[in-house]
Amino acid sequence: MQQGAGGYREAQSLVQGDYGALQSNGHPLSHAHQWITALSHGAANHHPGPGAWRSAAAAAHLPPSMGASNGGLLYSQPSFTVNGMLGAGGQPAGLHHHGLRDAHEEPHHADHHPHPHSHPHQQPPPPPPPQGPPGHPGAHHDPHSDEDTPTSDDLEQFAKQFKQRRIKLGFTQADVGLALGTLYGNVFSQTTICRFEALQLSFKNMCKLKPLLNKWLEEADSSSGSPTSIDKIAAQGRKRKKRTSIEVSVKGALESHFLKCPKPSAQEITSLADSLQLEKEVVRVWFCNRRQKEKRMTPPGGTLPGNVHGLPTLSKAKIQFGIQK
DNA sequence: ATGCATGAGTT
DNA sequence: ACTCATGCATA
Repeated sequence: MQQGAGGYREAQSLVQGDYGALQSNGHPLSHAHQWITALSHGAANHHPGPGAWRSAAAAAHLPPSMGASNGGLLYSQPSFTVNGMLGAGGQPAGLHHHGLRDAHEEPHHADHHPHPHSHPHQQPPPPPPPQGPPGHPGAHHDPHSDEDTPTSDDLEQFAKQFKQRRIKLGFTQADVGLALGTLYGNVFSQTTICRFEALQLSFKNMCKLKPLLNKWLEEADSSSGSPTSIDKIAAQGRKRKKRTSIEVSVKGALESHFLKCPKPSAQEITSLADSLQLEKEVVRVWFCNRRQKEKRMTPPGGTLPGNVHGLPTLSKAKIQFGIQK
């Protein structure tokens, strides 16, 4: 952890059925990969949503640009978090500062985009605005209204302010995620809220979440005494593969390959997996995740102390983004 | 806070 | 088979 020692502690105890069919040691060498794959046929999947789910509202009419990837879950987790306290709650304000990674540019796409702008965004080419009605004048804009596509600076600013207020109000990231669910029908995890605050989501994703979080924020401090309803989703059994931890050395190897070729072919993956003693699937997923990481707004705040890279530190969170096909 | 994983939607 | 949004599990 780069900032580990910090004081974050959001009681994320879990009471879950044990999936533990796999060996619990952290050895990537002897996987007994048997994450139950069979169980999602018909019946198993219909969520008997006890009412917690009414993703209708928000999901019904989504922004044209993106489909509601998941209006509701198909599998309910067998676990549920019991956080709720805030003793050490929320993370104390300024304990983190993600540094930035150097300005690495896209290894691929020798040629780049035409736009001369100083805007290094990743927005999709033509109709980026999430809700851009075809052919609207464009002579509008409310500085605060979020019907407009925010700039990365806006997002950065909002995220920061959001976090600060959230903490001040005494909510944990998990609380917010839950509240969003009971309020608007879309529940989010602590992870997502965390990533939002840290700008570790794609630009597009950030834009989508901002309005929601903004609403919550308004509600939150206006009605500072609302009973946060808690709902639990009935557990159902959906097994998840045990997280395989890849050894550092192996990671290094993967990293190297990634630099050479971010998109290895199926066959390359196979041989690579073979030479690294990893399951092919694991390697494939690793690359997917690695690529995704590359597309985030803010690179992980790694190396803080001794900027190991000889590159000049960029201003803030405005980097990269080439085009994506 | 972040690494590996899942799944819907695309290509 | 990939991308994207998301999250469990874990450091």
